[in-house]
Amino acid sequence: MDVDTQTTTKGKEEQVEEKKGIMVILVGAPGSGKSTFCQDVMKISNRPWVRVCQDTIGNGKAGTKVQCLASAATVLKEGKCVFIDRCNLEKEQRVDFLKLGHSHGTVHAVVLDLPAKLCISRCAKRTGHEGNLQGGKAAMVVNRMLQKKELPKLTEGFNRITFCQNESEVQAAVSTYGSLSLLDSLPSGVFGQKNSESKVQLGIMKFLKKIDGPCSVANISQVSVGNKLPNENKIALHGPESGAASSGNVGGEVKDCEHTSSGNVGNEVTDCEYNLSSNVGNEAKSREGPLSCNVSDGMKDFECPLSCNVGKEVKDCEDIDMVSRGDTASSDNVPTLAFPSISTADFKFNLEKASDIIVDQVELFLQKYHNVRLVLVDLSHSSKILSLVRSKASQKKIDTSKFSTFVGDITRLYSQGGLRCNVIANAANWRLKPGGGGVNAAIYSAAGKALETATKIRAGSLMPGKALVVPLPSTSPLYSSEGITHVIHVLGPNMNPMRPNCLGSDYTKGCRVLREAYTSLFEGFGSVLGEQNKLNYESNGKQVSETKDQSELNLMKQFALTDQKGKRECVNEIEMNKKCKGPQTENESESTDLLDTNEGQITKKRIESMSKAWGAWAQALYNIAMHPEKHKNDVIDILDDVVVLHDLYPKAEKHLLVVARAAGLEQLADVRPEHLQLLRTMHNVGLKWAEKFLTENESLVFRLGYHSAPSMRQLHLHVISQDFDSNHLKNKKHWHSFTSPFFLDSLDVIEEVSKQGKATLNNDEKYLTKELRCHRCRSAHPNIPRLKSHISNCQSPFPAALLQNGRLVLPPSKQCAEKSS
DNA sequence: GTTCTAGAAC
DNA sequence: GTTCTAGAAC
Repeated sequence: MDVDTQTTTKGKEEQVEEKKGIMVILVGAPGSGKSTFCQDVMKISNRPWVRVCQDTIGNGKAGTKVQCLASAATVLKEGKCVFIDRCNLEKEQRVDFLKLGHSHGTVHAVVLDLPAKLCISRCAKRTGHEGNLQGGKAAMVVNRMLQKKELPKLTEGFNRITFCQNESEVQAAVSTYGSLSLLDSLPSGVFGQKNSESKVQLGIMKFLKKIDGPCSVANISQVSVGNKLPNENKIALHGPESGAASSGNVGGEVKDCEHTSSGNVGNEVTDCEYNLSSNVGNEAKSREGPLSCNVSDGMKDFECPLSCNVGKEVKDCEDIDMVSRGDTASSDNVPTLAFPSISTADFKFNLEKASDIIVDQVELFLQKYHNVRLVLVDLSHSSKILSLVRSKASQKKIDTSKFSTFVGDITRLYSQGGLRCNVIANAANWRLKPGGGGVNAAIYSAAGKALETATKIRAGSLMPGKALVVPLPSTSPLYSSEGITHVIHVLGPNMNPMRPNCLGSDYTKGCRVLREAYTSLFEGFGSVLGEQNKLNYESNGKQVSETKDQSELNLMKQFALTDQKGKRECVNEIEMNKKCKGPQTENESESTDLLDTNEGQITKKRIESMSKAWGAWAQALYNIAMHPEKHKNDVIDILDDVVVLHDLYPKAEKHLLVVARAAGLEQLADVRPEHLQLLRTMHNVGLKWAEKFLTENESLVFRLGYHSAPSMRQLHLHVISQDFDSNHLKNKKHWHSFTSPFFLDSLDVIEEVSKQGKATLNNDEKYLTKELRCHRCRSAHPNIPRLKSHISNCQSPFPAALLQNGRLVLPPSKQCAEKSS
């Protein structure tokens, strides 16, 4: 099966690899041209290539990742080269193929990183495509998939990565692979990645940092050789052939390196960064007008590209991407809230005052959040409020890529105006009912019954100044055709005597309430940003195999998850919400069937599941905390605010739980400054017990802390000895949940809550799946038994970070010794 | 959270 | 063949 074991006639540099088969993993959104790429190469190549396509692998129908792996393995064993034709946009989706590829030869990535618009347009035109992603849903799915895109890096194990960002680059790559004869090989390294990539990455990273996205911490541990990763790296440092197995020992931590090397690409790459229209070839539509608009300070001229006309000229101005104005990330990927002016229509709020408030609140919000977009929408070109706001925003020099105005129908922003928004605000009435007129009627009408039902289960009414976030069920047309994931109802003050609850001319109160309304609205948007990101990881972490359709299903699944987590999305609780927060009975049953998108059933589940779908097994602590007197055999101490008990499955010689008794405080994510005293009490109680144990056994060392994402309902503090000598510690997750950043030290949590208002959670799955390392000496071990064997003897001092800020509780006799060692 | 178990890894 | 992991079910 070894095909290319002979020395080739190529230069020395190129003899580095390709001794066996090549696996080329295509990376790209639906419509990026993966299948075409494979077919084009296969047409002209002398080399035996086989395309493994997940969309057709199941007897012509969509199959599974496992099937693809099996098929690819067969191909490679036969000494042929293989294309993996599936989206592979996320690192996790690539990892198994990398492993397989390396066991038979070398692995390349060809990244078809074409503009989202082009991919969507191709998908939309498809009929009967293998991936069945044609028509209207294409835009939504492609955009969502691209939001999760993680460009491949050499550190994942690729020997060679080729980035193609336009058609000519794709053709060059076709030619490169197509002309590869049986004995040829290709040099290792990263090719075609423009310098702009680093800019884009920076922008994205800045955004992700804000909401804890897939930044590269996980990659750090995988870079296991060499402390320097020079930009000019040409040789694959990281593949298994170089001995960089992920479980290898790492001497020092190596910072993740963005491979910006552009390498030799063979084809010429014109620098066309930030100019999407130059890349789309035939697909590009006329973009005259908005793109060339000047953004000047004058009110009249301040027609930013977003405020393009809709209607007749829609086609010409769709997709006026903000990248054209120098944004660091594609606007396709920027979370966007579109909102109408609140209270200025029916409620007759003074426009001058309202515009001041809008601009102030927008400015405040944008100081807190980066890489987000706010768009004020009105139907009319002659809208006074839009022009006032534009003018004032301009005076304040608010970045027009982050805040702009838009003339159009808020329910058709994407389909008519080409403006992608994932969240829209509704100027609701206090009963949260459809009807009336204006924006409220339009949104309820466009969103269908689904919005009404979804709203009803969250709240029955809304106070002026408040907002209510409602995840939009996937059954809603606004979701499927416009890509709207959430509607935020907001109610402003009424200054119209013809309407209920008129404030008359009390603009002191009116302004206060209107400010509150925008604050609530933007906070609601902020909560959606955080929640969506969290859900992404939850969904990603469990992906095993997926077809393109399954990807879409996953998006729906995220929705269902969002729905279930409705509680934390309600910015201001009212009526039903209060019910949601109430304690559950001990017998209640909860469903975790997230894929059932039947509206009626979701409604029922939402009510049942409240904030999170805690399984029946996860209720034990909650039940004990609510009724400790009924569990006297389990608890070892009952105080006013906490109960103390031994962990039923201790992961160390001593392992206690200090459980909060407050109803509704389910986990650390719920903790806010008002809980600070409780946190201190929990810490002090835990500390007291640790010290008690230390007097009995001086060899112990304790750590007190919380799990970022606990499995058991009800806030609880772990007090755990650091020997981890327990038969109940059985798997990787057990280990990492106490030794990785997933475990948050109690004192750190207290400090964060007091300074930032809440704790920063490290609840990414990546913390629980990393390689196994000793918590003292940091040595790596292949499996749990070997790790446990090691830690039973390891006497190394604890890492310095643990010795600071009281994170470790040591017997008095050891305190100085540990710190000095 | 655990238990059970198929199948991967050794 | 045995050990170990990881996913499903509870």
